[in-house]
Amino acid sequence: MRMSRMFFQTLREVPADADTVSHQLMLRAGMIHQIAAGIFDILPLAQRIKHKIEDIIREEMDAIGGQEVTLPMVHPAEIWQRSRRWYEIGSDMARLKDRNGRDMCLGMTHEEIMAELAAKFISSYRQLPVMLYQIQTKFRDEPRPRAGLIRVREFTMKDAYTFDRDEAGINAYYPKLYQAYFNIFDRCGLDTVAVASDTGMMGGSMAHEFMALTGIGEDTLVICDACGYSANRQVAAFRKPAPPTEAPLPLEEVATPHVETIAALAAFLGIPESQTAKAIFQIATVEGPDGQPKDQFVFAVVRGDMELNETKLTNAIKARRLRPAVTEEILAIGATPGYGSPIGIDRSQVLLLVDDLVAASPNLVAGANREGYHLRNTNYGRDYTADRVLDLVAASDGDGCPTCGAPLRTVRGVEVGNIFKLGTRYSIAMGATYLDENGESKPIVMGSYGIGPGRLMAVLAEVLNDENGLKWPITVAPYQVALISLATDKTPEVAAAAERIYADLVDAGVEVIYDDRNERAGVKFNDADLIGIPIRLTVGGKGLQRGVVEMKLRRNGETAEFAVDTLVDDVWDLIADEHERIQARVVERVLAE
RNA sequence: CGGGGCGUAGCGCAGCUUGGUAGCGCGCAUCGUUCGGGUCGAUGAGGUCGGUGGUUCAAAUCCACUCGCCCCGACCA
Repeated sequence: MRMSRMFFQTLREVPADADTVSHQLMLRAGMIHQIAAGIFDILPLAQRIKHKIEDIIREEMDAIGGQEVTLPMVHPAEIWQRSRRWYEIGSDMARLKDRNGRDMCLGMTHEEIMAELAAKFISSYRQLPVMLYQIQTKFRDEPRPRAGLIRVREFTMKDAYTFDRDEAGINAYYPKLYQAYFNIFDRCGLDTVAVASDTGMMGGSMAHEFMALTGIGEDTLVICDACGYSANRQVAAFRKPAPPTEAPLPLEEVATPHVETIAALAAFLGIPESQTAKAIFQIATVEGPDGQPKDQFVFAVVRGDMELNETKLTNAIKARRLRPAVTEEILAIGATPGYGSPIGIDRSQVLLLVDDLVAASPNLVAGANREGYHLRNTNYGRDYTADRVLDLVAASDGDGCPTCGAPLRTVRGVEVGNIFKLGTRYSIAMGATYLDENGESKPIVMGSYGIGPGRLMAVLAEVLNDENGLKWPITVAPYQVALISLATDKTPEVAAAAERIYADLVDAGVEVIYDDRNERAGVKFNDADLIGIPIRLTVGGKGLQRGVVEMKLRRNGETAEFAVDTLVDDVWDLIADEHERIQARVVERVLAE
């Protein structure tokens, strides 16, 4: 590709709207263009990167039996109504009507469509297991797109689905996906960790997220450096500290004017936050006795120094939704915002959940449900009892690892892929069944497995860069080689040599971008660095006099000289070396269950 | 949806407080100059000042409404 013909423009200045490195650099490199919140044009340079990532994904999926398909992006409502997700999913699903007024939606995922397909084509155990996948556009009307391509509304996703006859079947398939996912990320040059995750709106029994560790991540992970335990903070277990042992003291009301936060309370009374209990008021949408959704006031109590884990709470009560209660709702159950506690409230309207550590801790300070007052020495069992006592809090830095007890560490990460054991929810809804050896009809057991190639590209940009620009690994780089001609009007022999070298490289099958523009050397070097081409070749008068072109590796700045006579072979050797380097990252991983 | 910020040329910004027919840098075009890490000079093209309504002799500027974008939170395979 001649740079003079390439559809792109690099920017010196950083567009004001971009505040993550990947967004800034991809804009500056002329790779993407935004046309609405979370909706982007992918320009030629980025398109090539995305294609390479997708090809790696294809190879790995095919290697474990995947068969590629393309499913539609516009779906009839009826299919989504059969799984009930038409009703359960809110505004994230973009809905529309066709010309006949029929309800349709834009596909945000394809479990239903895949299960429908399986229902149509799978009838015997002899056809199982099977895996189908596609690389296709999804639309999710995210409430808040952010960080360039990291979180967008329209995006490409590789979604794969396995169909097995039973749990044992998917238990055998799942580790293959686990390994394939690591292969994909490793081959793209991205470090990831797999963490156990919440199964969320997808339902299912087991799930892993593949996370790239970066400060811009929207997820918090909990990691144990000692034993390797890792989990999304939403589901992370940990060892709670032992509660102090002391005899219960008499309940005592104490005036605490204008002390409405745990921090203020601890400071006011001169006690550690761990000797307080805090009340969190939530409204959960749960299934009522009649099967209809209803709002339930949930009163959660956790120790003052700890944080409520809303995922644990949601899962514990099987809530469909959870939102903070508003002041009127809190007052209506007899509690006082800022001074709340389970003592003295109207229990008939409330589901009271108490963290197990609170229940075991004596003499905690809690609110008096009276403006300006708290209670000293509240004791679970004596002063109040809960509907349920359970683990409700989120793991934090320094908490004990659930497997080995060493201190846990929290880090931020971006989810670049996930794998799910779905179970039979969608196959039952869609009637995807098979006959076993005994002629018995059984639901197919499904798994679903996603990767966002666009997000993966953005995460690579986020992680692999320096002050001069991007640094793509050879496996995904838009071009392997940037050939820079330093010819001027006065050095046509340099131009001729560069042209010849370009032609030779192209003939040899090297992916080369040739900077034939009439620009100064600095402009060309800077653009090559910004775009992040892994291998840079410079053809200049100085080198040519000695019969060499100069090579510089973008990744580490290493330089070498290649003789013009052997250039093509030298370049191929270097490309092979770079691939070898990446391949060396691919290792066998064992799924710890 | 709650909180905050911003909409003026492709990009980055000034002008707005104190209304008077829109400017700078980069980029783009042409010419010359220079040529191994974003040369220098000249000329030029390019703007419904996000939109609508209002106030006024006069609105980028003041007022109201509205749309869009970004950030934090909520939410999220």
